Amino acid sequence: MDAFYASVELLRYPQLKGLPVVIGGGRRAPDDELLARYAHLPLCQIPVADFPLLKDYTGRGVITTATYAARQFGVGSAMGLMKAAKLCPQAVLLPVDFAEYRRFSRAFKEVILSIAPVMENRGVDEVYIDFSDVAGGQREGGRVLARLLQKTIFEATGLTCSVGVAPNKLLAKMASEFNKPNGISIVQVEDLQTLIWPLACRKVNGIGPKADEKLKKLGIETIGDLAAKSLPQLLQWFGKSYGHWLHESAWGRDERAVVTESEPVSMSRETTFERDLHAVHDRAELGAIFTDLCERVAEDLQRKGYVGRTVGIKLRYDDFKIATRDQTLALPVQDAAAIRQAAGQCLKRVPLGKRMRLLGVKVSGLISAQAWQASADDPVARESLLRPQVLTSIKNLDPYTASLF
DNA sequence: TCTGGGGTCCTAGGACCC
DNA sequence: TCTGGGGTCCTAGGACCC
Repeated sequence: MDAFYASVELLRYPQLKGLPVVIGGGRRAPDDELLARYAHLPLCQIPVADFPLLKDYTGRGVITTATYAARQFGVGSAMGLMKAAKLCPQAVLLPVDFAEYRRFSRAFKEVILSIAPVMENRGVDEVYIDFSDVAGGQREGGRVLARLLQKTIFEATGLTCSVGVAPNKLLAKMASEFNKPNGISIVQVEDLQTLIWPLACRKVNGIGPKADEKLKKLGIETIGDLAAKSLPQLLQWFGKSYGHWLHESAWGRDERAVVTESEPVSMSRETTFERDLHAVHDRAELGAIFTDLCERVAEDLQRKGYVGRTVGIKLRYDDFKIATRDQTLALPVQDAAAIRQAAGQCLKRVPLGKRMRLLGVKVSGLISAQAWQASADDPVARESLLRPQVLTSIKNLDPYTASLF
């Protein structure tokens, strides 16, 4: 989806169309007051001049999405709002309304499923679709179906999206970036040299800042540079697993299936404080936040129907260093008190001398709450639920080898 | 100008077992 | 006294993605 959060906001506030708008900021939502003041008016009639501006923001938030008009000023996702305010002070700043984005997420995914049922979720605003078996899917190399998807999604939601069509997920993801917003691009195997190899390595989904830096130091700037390196050379530099994967990716090869269903692995809640806190000096405040995080994780588990055996915490200190601790319990838990108890023990094992800026609570080793309760009288079933079952032999292979299965 | 929140997957070492 | 190979599970950290 194109600038997803921002586009959803523009549906509510069409008067902001064409203006630089950024979404972000979190807790200190800047527009509660605005909504209260104009409660008697439809949202679309709130005067543009009254929207909160980026330059008036003080806090620790980051941009989650910027409209294309805002991107002209060099602001973009993950940038701190205080920094963005220097680049584009006049941008309108709207708070994140995740519930609303989820509604639109569900809506556009339903549209897709009604047309092409083999769909893999990749977060709220992105999916992979395998339309090999969709009737008419091959017409004009997929362009006809891509146009149909765009049109139907737009009619149902008012939102635009960009579609990349390719023989695998790796190339489709890159293709989808070629023609944003509201674009379609088709990449075939023959296009590898002309369309893919000139791109920076960073465009490969899976090459992040660290790997990119290392590649640059080795004189590898583009995907073509990478493809020119021998496999043994890449194995030597990057190890067996990542080296293989880099080599395959540079040659446009990717055998991963489109996965239509998956179980969650962990659930967590974390929060960055408005100011750095100290375990001793701000003990009461921290304790309240900690309890709240545990309660929210417990709510999530209960709402989604999971219990979990491993409880962990995460701290981010004022120097941005992260510490985590976790503990695996004999039996899975789901309620806030049990999570708080186990997480509290984790907290005791971590250095608490430094000020911290973030605290998080996580539960992993998830098991379906239903399956767990159903096994109450069956020790054998219960035991097998506690063990991370199935396909361990394949799971333990390196990702490249595993992808061959 | 200090940098969110919610995830997944991988690595590596140590405990422990056969 | 010095030394095998499996294997699983647990823990901590880190890269990466949306």
